[in-house]
Amino acid sequence: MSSKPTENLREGILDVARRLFISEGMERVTMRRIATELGCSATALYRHFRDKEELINQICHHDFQELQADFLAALQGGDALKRLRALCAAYLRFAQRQPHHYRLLFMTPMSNEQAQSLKANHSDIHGDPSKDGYALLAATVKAAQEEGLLRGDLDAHLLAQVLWAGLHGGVALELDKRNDPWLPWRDFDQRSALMLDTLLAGFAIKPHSLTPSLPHSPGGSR
Amino acid sequence: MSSKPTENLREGILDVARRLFISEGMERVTMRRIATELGCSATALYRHFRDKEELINQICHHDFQELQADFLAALQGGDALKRLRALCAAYLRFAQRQPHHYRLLFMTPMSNEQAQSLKANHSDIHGDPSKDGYALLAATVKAAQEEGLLRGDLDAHLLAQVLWAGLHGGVALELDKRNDPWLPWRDFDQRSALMLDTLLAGFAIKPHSLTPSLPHSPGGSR
DNA sequence: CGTGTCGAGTTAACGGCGTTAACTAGGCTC
DNA sequence: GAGCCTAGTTAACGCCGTTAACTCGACACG
Repeated sequence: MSSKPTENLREGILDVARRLFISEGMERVTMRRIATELGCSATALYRHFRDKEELINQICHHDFQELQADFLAALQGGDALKRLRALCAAYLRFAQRQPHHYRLLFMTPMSNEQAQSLKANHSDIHGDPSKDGYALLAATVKAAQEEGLLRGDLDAHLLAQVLWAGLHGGVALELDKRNDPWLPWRDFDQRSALMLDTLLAGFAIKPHSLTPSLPHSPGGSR
Repeated sequence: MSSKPTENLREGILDVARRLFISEGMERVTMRRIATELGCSATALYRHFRDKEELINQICHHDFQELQADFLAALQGGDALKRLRALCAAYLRFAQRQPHHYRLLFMTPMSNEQAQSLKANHSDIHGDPSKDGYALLAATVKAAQEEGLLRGDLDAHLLAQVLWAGLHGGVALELDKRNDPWLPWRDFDQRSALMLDTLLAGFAIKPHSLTPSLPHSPGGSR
């Protein structure tokens, strides 16, 4: 009944659920709908996932790894500061292109048990910069410090977290308040570029090494 | 049946709903529960509010004005840059003390129609720095520019929005990912202080006018 | 070859949600 | 006193995530 003969229902569920989550947002997609789209009963999903939250988390985990490929691809060449900029730009690009997907990955709180089991089940990935996005960010910050491009007197994790928070804040306000006519929003790219430039300049050894990575003019970033 | 004799049910609903929203988070509080707590039937709520979203928005609107009093009280004295810092500090203090309330006010997307009617019904408040939190932020930024304390070559709204985004990003990650053991979080106060210092220093005329408001040293800030 | 187990699916149903429909009691005007 | 509006009621609808109880086919083993 579905497009593929459902050799493995589990994969089918993941694919359909991901597609719906990305295009409509996680909370608007019901288990029953996923099942209907697949041509099976709703309860069949519970043979493969304990509940909706586990399904969501499995998708998140998978997609974090896909996103990681994006990040690694953006990181080719340049000094550590250039790579850090490229990493941030890739992050912002993802947010802009896949808002619902961004929300799913970065704005969905996990229950404590889910978070703990996720960490426990993937201790091989956790902390490995080639597989763990946050570890990649922290490692790039650290590399920039060691190359003398960022202040070495501050903890790399602290810098990484503030940088991430800056980017995330711009994205989160965009996603939640974009359509609020109360607020006179400036262009998202412009805000993101100023945020990135300001934070990196502030973290740099010499406060004048500001080189904009994203055009302040409209038109996107490729 | 309730604590107060419900002279005006509408006010009772708002009070009970606010209390529950703040202590447990908006999505965990049901209309039925609010009604039970009040000693009336669930459908009575719909005499006073079109739906749950309108109830939420009325509470938000009211509480934005209470928060505004906090902001104004924090702004006594000092130059515009000091007042800007104090405003940001008050914002962060609110986030830290009332996480569910912060989520309600700043992380709850409004439907388009709700947002539009809210703006239309309160055109007297909108844009008035003494009543509108965002307007207060923007006006303080602008004052700092006019006092020669922040770069005047950038749009005040752009600066205000990037500043807000920086603060919000730190708070949002804290609220959503605080308990995620995957991430080696540094202290919230430390992150917030570095964010604030870096952004304000970057927005300042001379890049060296950084005067930390909170200690950067490890170990937290109290 | 029969049989028994087991896994992957089914249908039916539960409890809870936001919300609506239909009704009712009380107070107001004329 | 008649009619009407207001603020409440009870009952119910249609959804949701999820569970219980079942069916049915594949496969192991005597």
